[in-house]
Amino acid sequence: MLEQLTERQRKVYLFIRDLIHNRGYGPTVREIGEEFEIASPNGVMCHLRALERKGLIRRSKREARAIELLGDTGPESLEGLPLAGRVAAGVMHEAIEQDKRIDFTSLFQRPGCFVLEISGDSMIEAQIADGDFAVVDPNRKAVSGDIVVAQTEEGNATMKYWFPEKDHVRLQPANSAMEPIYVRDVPALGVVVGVVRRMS
Amino acid sequence: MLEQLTERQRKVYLFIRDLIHNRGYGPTVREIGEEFEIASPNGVMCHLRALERKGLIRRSKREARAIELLGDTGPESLEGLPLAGRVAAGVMHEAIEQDKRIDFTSLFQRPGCFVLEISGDSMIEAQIADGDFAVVDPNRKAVSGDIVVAQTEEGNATMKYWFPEKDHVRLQPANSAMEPIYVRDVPALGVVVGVVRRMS
DNA sequence: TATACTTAAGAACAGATGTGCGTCGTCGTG
DNA sequence: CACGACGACGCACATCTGTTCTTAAGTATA
Repeated sequence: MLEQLTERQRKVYLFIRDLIHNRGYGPTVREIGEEFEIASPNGVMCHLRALERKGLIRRSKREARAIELLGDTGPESLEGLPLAGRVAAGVMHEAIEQDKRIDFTSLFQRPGCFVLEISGDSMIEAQIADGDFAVVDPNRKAVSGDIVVAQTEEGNATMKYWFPEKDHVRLQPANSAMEPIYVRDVPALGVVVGVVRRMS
Repeated sequence: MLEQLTERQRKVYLFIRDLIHNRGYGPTVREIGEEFEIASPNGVMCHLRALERKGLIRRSKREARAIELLGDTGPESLEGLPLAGRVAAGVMHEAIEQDKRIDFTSLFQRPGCFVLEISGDSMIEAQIADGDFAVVDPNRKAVSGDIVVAQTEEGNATMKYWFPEKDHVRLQPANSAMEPIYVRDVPALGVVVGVVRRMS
């Protein structure tokens, strides 16, 4: 996107984008000129025309600051948390560094996904505890062994392991003190694709 | 934030915000007037003054479209996932609805926080499994019973329960097959404030 | 009933702003 | 060398835009 620009044009573009993102509104022609020490408004116009021609911005005629950024989804560089490495639950590995980042929201952002809060301990042996949040993907076909949210024949929903067998489905809790439920013709409401726990 | 506004002011504010987010630049005074059929620029000025006084926007004097939204981190209305209710790991509760949303990223966005990937099973009885991501807050003082990331005397880091005792600290694994470690004068590198698991 | 606030009209003004014209220098290409 | 691009100056103009002043109706509050 920026490759086809000259160095000068690139800097102008970045200046405009920075202002729009961080100040909330774009610069005027003369404001750009001031930043780059271009004394004539027309000198700036020249760059704006180039940026518009190359498809990076769109402008409305004769309107102040009417610069639209094209193909720009926003200041997303700050999203996420730094992923600092691996820690052994036995022994440590690397030191804390790396500049990878992980964004939990986009990690689970598939269309249709929703979140359920877990209540109860029936999935405790699958490391899903009371109070956890489960991310459920309803558009995903359950395969044997998945953890799903399913509806029982009484109309209740429940979270269980999903084991299709002969002519029914075994909904197996991850708790050896509990018994499985057997259902027929009950599609899974969704497959659990993530678990989030907040402690504090 | 919007409660203290009159109906009219709220609509004006939403119009401005919508333009900034979706068009990329805000409206002029007369543009707002046109939208709301206010013939006089001063009718609009009145609303802008109210919005500024109530702390929703900031304006630069005598500059076109120079409207800054305050307390607005961007078009975040789409962020997060719908929080659809509670599901009993035994029995279900409510139906799937509600329009609350939960944003995992901002849930853990405290300054300094970072993420570690768990390796090993020493915290398995605390429902923290191999491959999970742990969110660690280094700016938080550990209290007895917290799960922390700490450094052993060999210089390794490890995730354990934190139990201060007499003249040392007991780092207790959540795995009955493992033995605690005892350390002295070792501050916790951080307290585990969240766990995120991705399954799929 | 008096007071304050919100909303708005209308007119007028100063300054900000986009735009177009002509000119100029530099650089790389053919 | 000529040519076209990029980058920029200076000037002028029309209009856009924010602002202020005065007036006033409607509504809520005390």
